[in-house]
Amino acid sequence: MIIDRNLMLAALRSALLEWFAGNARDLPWRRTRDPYAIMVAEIMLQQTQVDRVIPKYHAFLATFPTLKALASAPTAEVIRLWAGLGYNRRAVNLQRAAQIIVEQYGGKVPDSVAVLRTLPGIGPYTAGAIACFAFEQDVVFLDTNIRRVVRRLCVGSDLLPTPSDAVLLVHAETLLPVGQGWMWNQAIMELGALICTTSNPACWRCPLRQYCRAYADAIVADGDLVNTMMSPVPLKRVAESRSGETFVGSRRWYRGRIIAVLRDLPVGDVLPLAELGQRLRPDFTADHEDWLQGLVTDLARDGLLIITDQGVRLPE
DNA sequence: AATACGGGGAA
DNA sequence: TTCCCAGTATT
Repeated sequence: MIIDRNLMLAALRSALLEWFAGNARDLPWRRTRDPYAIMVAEIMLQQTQVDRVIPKYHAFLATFPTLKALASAPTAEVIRLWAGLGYNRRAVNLQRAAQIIVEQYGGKVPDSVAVLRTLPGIGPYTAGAIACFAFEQDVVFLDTNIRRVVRRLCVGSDLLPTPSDAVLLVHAETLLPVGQGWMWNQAIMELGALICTTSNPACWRCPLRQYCRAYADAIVADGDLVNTMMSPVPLKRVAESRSGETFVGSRRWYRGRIIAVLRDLPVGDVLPLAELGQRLRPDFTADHEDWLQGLVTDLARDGLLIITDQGVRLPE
C-alpha cells in the first residue's frame, strides 16, 4: 500500500529528471527555443527517426534560417530539401503553415495549442510539442514514446487492453511536474527512446523500475521478468504492411519516385507525362496512362506538383 | 475506426 | 521479411 501518493510522485519525477540530466542525447533541437526551428524539427520528426532527421534539420535551417525565408521560398526548393525524409506532403504543409503564420499571425509562431492545431500538418502531438518545447508550457501530449512509457508505467503489461489516448493523457497530466514541462516531456520521450523501447526494454537500468506497473506485472507473471511485459504478437499497426506485398512497386513507392524524378529536373522544367512514364518504368505503354494520370492528379491535389498543358513540374 | 502517406534501418 | 519510427488528414 502506498502511504503517500504525492511523495511517490515526487520521487518518481526526480528519478526520471535526474536520469535525463545524466543520459540525455545532445539533440540539436534541444539547444534552441526558436519556435520556428522547433516547428521544423517537430514536423520532420513525425514518423521519422531522430538519426535520419538530424542532418536534414541542419540543412533545412541553413537554407531557410527564418520563418519568413521559408514562407517566401519556391515550393520546389522546399520539396527538394525534403528529399530522404519521406511523407513529402509534410514539406508542403510546413511551408503553408509558415505562410499562414506570416499572413495571419504577424510572422510569430502561435503559442496557443488551439491555434497551432489549426495549422496544416500540425495535429494534437505537434501542437503540444511546439507549445512545450518552444514556449515551455506545461502541456501534455502523446507521441509513440510517451504513449508507451505512460501506458507501461501507469497501466501495466502490454498484454492489457490498449487504453484510449484520453486515458493516457490523464495519467500524463498527473505525472507532469509543474513548471518543468519542457524537461519532463523531453525526459519521458528520451526514456522511451533509450530504455523503455518497444521490444526488449532495458528495465534493468530503468530509473522508474520501482514505480512501474508493467515491471511489477512482469515479476508477478514470471520470476524471470524478461519480455513478459510485452505482447507475443504485435498489438498495433497490423492493418498496413500487408504481407506478400512489397513496398517497391506500390502506389506509395511510385508517388515517391515521381517526386524524385521531378526533384532532379532543372529548375522550372516541365516533364511530359509520357516522358515521366518512361522514366518510372521501362515497360510504360498507353495502357498505363490512366494509372499515371491518377497518381499525378492526387499528387497535384496534395500540392506536390503542378499539371500544365505541357506536362508536370514541381510547384514554384 | 480504417486508410493512405515514404523510406530507411533494425530485428 | 516484418516491424518500427517525436503523426496527420481524410473517409
